[in-house]
Amino acid sequence: MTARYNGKSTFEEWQKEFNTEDRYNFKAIEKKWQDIWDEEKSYKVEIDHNKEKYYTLVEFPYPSAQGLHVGHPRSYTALDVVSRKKRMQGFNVLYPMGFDAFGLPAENYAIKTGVHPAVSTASNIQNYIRQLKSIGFSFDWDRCIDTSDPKMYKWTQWMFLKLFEKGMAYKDKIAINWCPQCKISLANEEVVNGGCERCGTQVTKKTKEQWMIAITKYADKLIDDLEGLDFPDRVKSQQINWIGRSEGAELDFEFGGKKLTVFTTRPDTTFGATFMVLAPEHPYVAELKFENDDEVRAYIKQASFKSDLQRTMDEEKTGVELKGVKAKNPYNGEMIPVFISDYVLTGYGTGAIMAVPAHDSRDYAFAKKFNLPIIEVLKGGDISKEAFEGDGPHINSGFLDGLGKEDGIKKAIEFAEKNNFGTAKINYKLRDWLFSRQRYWGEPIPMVHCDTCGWVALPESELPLLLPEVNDYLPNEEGESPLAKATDWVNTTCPKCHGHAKRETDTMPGWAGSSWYFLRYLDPDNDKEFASQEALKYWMNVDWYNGGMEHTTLHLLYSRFWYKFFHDLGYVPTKEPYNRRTSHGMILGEGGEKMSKSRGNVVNPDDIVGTYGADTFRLYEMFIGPYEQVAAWSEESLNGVYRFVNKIYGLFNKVYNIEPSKDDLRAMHKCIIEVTERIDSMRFNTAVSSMMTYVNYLSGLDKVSAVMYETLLKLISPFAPHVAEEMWARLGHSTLVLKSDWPVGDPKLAQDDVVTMAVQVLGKLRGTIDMPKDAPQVDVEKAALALDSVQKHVGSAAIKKVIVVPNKIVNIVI
RNA sequence: GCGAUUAUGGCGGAAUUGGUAGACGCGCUAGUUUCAGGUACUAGUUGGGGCAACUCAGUGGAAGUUCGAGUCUUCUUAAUCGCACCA
Repeated sequence: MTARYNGKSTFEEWQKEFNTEDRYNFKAIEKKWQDIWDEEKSYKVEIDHNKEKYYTLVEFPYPSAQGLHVGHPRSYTALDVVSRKKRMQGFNVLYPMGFDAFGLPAENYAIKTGVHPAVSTASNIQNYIRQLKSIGFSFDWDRCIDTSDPKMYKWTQWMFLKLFEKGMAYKDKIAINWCPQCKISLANEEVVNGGCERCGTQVTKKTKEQWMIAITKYADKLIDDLEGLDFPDRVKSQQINWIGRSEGAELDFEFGGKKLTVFTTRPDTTFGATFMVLAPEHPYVAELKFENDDEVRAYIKQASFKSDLQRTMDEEKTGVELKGVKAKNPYNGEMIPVFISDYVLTGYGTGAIMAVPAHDSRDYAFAKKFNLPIIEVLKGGDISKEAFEGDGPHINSGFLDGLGKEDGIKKAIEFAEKNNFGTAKINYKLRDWLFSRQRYWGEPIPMVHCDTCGWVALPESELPLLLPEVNDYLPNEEGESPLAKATDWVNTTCPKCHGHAKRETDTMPGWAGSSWYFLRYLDPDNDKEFASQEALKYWMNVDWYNGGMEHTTLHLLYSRFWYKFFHDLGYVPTKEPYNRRTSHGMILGEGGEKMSKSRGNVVNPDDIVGTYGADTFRLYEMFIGPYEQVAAWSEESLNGVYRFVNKIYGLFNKVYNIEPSKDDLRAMHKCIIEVTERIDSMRFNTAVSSMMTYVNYLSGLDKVSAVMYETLLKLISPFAPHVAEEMWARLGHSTLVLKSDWPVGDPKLAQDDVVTMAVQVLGKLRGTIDMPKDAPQVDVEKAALALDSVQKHVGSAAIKKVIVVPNKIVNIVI
């Protein structure tokens, strides 16, 4: 920290010594300041009750072998800017970083090469840290976490035990994708057009007992508590739609001597039900015999190859009638045919529907295809053309005739309840969370199965339950996780009865660690608790959480749920973890195509930092476009930002210890106000524009007042911290610019004395007038009418009205 | 299919949220510096017409509300993202 100031007492004196031929050497500058920040631990943060805290959080990355993508630094830079500004404004800022280290690619790499995932993950993490440091982010590296570290996953396992203890974790039979060739369970992502990604074999389903988490119990809270959170509307509505709360009724039909229950949001339309549809997997289909059994079984097999997504997307409806058995409509006693079709899913409702083709478009399409009757029971549409899903008076509906939709629903449910064949019911699209993976590289689930006691939780004292070593990472013939091969590890004693027991061999999904990682940052070395109550009380909530839109319905929802559960148990202080959520747009390749290895258009941050420097890279990431929208990478535009940084560097040679003029101050305060506002409202691209305008102004001056330049350095320091720090030091400061105060803009000094007002005739621009600010309306009107161009267009017409918007516009209506 | 988002010059985008459309940057054109390339600097740059003053058109498309619409309303088209075992 020496050699910053060469001992001269004034700028002028010192400047004479400064070599004006000096070129902007970002490599030396950036290395120098990164070393200083590292040595001084400039970003280390501790609980400090004398300061207001601010917790900024970005989604931690999965440490892939490819290293950082230029998409990552977009959000990291944005919140780095926010964090740095907040620090300068006096906040105690926590801005941490860690690694979501468990995951499929490391495991697949291990299957191929035999390299232990822990080994490849560790080297990937080192590479990420190197890259992140080279960009100059202000993370507190002392709080770096890694979800695959036993010190961390001990607490993930502990949390699972809490979920189990409270009945929130349970076992259920769920189908998985299974490749009969590779004998491995596949993620949806690994299924390409119904085939296995590795070998192309047709993927089948295999049913397994798996751990589920009862997130649906929190469905209502997850919807209701969104209110009041500072989340973008699109995030809120996506979560609400994902949870898909719908009010309706469950109704019992009679079918082959059994009670067939359906869920419907429109019980009022039951008189229009002309057939029923079961999901092919519906248990009754397997239990009953049909006249066309062969046809039915063949259809079920065919449907098993399709994913739910494919099934809902197929426009052409398919299905088979279950011949020989009909269903009885409880409202009118009519016997109607029953079909199976893959547009009905087992996962939602009861896996069976009553079809009202006149008033549901999917049922309509099905009825048209199979030539089934369509009975109109609500007036208002034209059912010869399409299904009518709106509201209107009921017809052909017995006791519901004449009622509208809402009253009809109420009456229909009343009737069903009175006659004991149905009840009001709220249904959710949200399904319980499938928490088991037949994989190696995840947190072991700390449960053992005992023949006498059933599923028994490990005692807390045995945590962390470490991942055992295995020889290969493939599942066994039965599709069990590779852990099943570690027989020494699997065979154990029951913690309850001390008899023989076997460990659970499934592991947790990647979502487990990421559901609570933001709490671990608060107290990363704690081995008694996942985080101390003191740390939780001081740091929570996260004030600003940024992450991708693609996480809205999974990670963001899971972690809100997880946090709420632990709030109900009293472990965390608030009911919601995140105060504010924002989402960055994706960065596409040059020309607007997605960056991918196969297209060869992936931009490596290392190359950009190496060629232009971290400051240019950071500024460009912010300048590339509106933060929440997608943006295409452009090396040409990057060049413009590089010029901008060079200009800032070059301006130093014009700095003198002089008083700023009134115009100078106006430009300066305008810039302060704009940059401050635009950082807060995430308009980083226009914040950079403001500074460019300011720099252009300064470049036009012969001499630049030191105050003007210092202010520029402060404003730019969150964006381009290295060059800001360097020039700040060259000005003679012996403290860091990052420890200086954020400037405060004075709106009065930023104001113009003279405003240019537009003059319109009938809404068309005909000229402008320069008026003193806040000139009286009469003066403005007079000046406007005096314009030749205005007179020309007004002519002899009578003036009806003159609209004056102060300091902005005059519109003459004739 | 369901849900969400976006659309403005040659390109990325801006517009004080209903008030001068095109800030800022890229690119391009001309000029200066340079042996030359690059850099740097100066001027210009939405399209049509005009020497010019000026004028007409213009924010994916169609209609509407308003003194005034990129912004509000209705309809429509196209593109992008997510859809539960990638994280």
